Amino acid sequence: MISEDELRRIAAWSNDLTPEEFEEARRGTSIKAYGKGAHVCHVGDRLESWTGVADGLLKMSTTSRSGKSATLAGLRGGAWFGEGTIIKNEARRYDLVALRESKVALMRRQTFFWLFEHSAAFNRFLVHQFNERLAQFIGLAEYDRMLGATGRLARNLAWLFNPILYPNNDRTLTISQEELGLLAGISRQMANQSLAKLAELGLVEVGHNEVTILDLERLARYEG
DNA sequence: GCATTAACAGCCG
DNA sequence: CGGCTGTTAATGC
Repeated sequence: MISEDELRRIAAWSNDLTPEEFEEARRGTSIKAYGKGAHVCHVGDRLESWTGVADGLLKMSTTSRSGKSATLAGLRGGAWFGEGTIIKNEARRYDLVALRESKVALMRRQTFFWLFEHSAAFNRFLVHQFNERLAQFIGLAEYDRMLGATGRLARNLAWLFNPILYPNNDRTLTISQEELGLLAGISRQMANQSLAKLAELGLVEVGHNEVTILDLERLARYEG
């Protein structure tokens, strides 16, 4: 069972719940740690839990039959996912890999459905989240073909600052250039050059092991 | 050509 | 020291 403070910290949606609903969510959620490179789940897994990122950085990706891996979303602390799989009682359609030491919150299926049945606030959150992810995945359909390395990096970086998925207003993220490369599907060296280009355009500010977003709109639309 | 790997020096925590 | 960064050289598609 997760502590009240911890749940509030890692789940923005929990603050809209009634006290009774919050207690139920808290009782049905626990924390699990994953090392760098560890798979949180594979394609085809039957996941019994709804999942949130408490600390760290995960990559949600699919692998095509030809063996190419494409990132569907980078997930940092505060992200929640897997509701589609839970609701439809399907197998997972994507892989989930920890890009660094990470802590993951697992909500029991039964608890998820209880909230789904009882909480208007929880349903509002789910609808907004579905909407955002849909928009994100539609963007993905155009993106792989059209964009070069810098464009892919810009998109993946912008995803990590989606204001609906990450309601806190933090503009700075602790992330290495290697991790950004893993997310965008490019080498560390290319990530380095791409970041420099984005910084030159005034879209981001690059620090040691961190990136600050200066213009999220233009970053999300960057096509270079 | 463009991107990737390998390699290395410099820098920071 | 250990991890991250910036750059160059060699290699591959």
